Formats: sequence, C-alpha cells, structure tokens
Amino acid sequence: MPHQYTRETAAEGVEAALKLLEGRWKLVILFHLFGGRVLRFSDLERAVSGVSQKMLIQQLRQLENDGIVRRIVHHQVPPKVEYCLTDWGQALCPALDALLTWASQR
Amino acid sequence: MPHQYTRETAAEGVEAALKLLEGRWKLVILFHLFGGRVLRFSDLERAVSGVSQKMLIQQLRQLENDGIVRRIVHHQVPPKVEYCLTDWGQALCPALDALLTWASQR
DNA sequence: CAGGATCCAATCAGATACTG
DNA sequence: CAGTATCTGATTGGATCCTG
Repeated sequence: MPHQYTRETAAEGVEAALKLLEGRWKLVILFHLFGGRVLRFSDLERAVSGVSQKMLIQQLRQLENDGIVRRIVHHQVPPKVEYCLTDWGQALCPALDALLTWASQR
Repeated sequence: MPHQYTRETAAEGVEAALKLLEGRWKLVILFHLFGGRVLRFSDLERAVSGVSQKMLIQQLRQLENDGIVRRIVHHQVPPKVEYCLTDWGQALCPALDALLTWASQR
C-alpha cells in the first residue's frame, strides 16, 4: 500500500474502485470490450448472454458515466450506437488480471 | 489476460473474486488486518467505526468461510476471539493496490 | 466478551410491454 | 435498432433486543 494512504482512505479508495465494477453484468461487458473491441448495442445483447435490455443499458450507462466506457452514436436510420472502452477503462486490465491471479492461487 | 482464459471464464473468475470482497464492511476489515495484525472482535468493533455487531460478525464469517480471514478462539472466560488474515488473504494486497493505482489514474 | 435472533427499510435485478 | 417505463420478487443492510 502506497504510504500516502491510511488504512481508512485506502479502504475507501478500493471501495470506490469496486463500486464502479459492481453490477451483475459489468465485468462480462468489460471483458467483451477489452482489447479495443468496438461493439454495437445489439452485439453486446448477443454476447452478454442472459442479459435483458434494461440491465444492459443500465450497466452501460453507469460504465459510461463513470468514464470506463465510451458511447458512440451514429446519427442514422435505423439507429447505430457503438460501445468501446476509454483509455482508462483499458487500463483496468492489469488490475483485474492481478485479482484473477490471486483468485487462482487459492 | 493469461491465454488459458476465454473472455467468459475470465469475467467469471474476476466476478468470483469480487464477490468475496463485496459487502459493506469487508474492505475496511481487511485493511485493518493487513500487515499481519491480529485483532479481537471488540478491537474490530472499535476500529471499523459505524459497524453493528450483526454486520461485523456476518462479514467476518463470510471472510472466514472464504478462506481470507482466520478466526482464533481462546477458550477462556470471558471469551477471547482473535482475527487475522490467512496467507491467501495477505496475498490480496498487491491486487487491491493495483485497483487503487488504477482508480487514482482517472 | 462475543455473538445470536428478529424485524424492517432500502436497494437491486428480472420480466414484460411499449416507442422514436 | 436502441432504447424507455412499470411492476414485482429477491437480496442486502441496519436497528434492536437477547444470551452463554
């Protein structure tokens, strides 16, 4: 733990980070967007199997508002909206990998 | 992401890891136990300010069942029970640090 | 001291139906 | 195609009181 953090602020910081990732479908969405992939809403609907439209848009909106996902609207008929990760979103990869490594060590 | 994971299994793995950490007080508890600290139930009650007995014991039990925290009972009157991290629990530190680093980069 | 047992409020997730 | 709106059940968290 970097020295500028007390136990309390470190806990709060990690809590804040985790809050951005909590949500039934966020990680699945994220892993589908890692690697710079750009997917349409309907692509995600297919890729994230089992998700409802309501939950998908809700999770995407939160990820977007949190600066993790970017929403690209193409003004045309029929509508076309694409989603990809922001640079910051991409930067999550190593941290999640560290968690995965930890989990696999049990 | 290590090559033996598909997007789906990686997402599931990270979800599983996060599930172990989700809970209103778990991270605060963890950060108080990092560094090999050993605390009594009443110590934690004081350290984790705002927590109720019910929530504290609930979160501790889950952390214990998940193999992150170890519970040490001293059979004496009045009762004395201490909590510390398992080796695996200690190993969480770098992963949480990676998350903290990511969060601070925003 | 270290819990256990209840009850209640708030949040969350899913199903379903509708729309620009 | 890409959403919005509404309803309902499930899960979570907190307050309070009780006990070996």
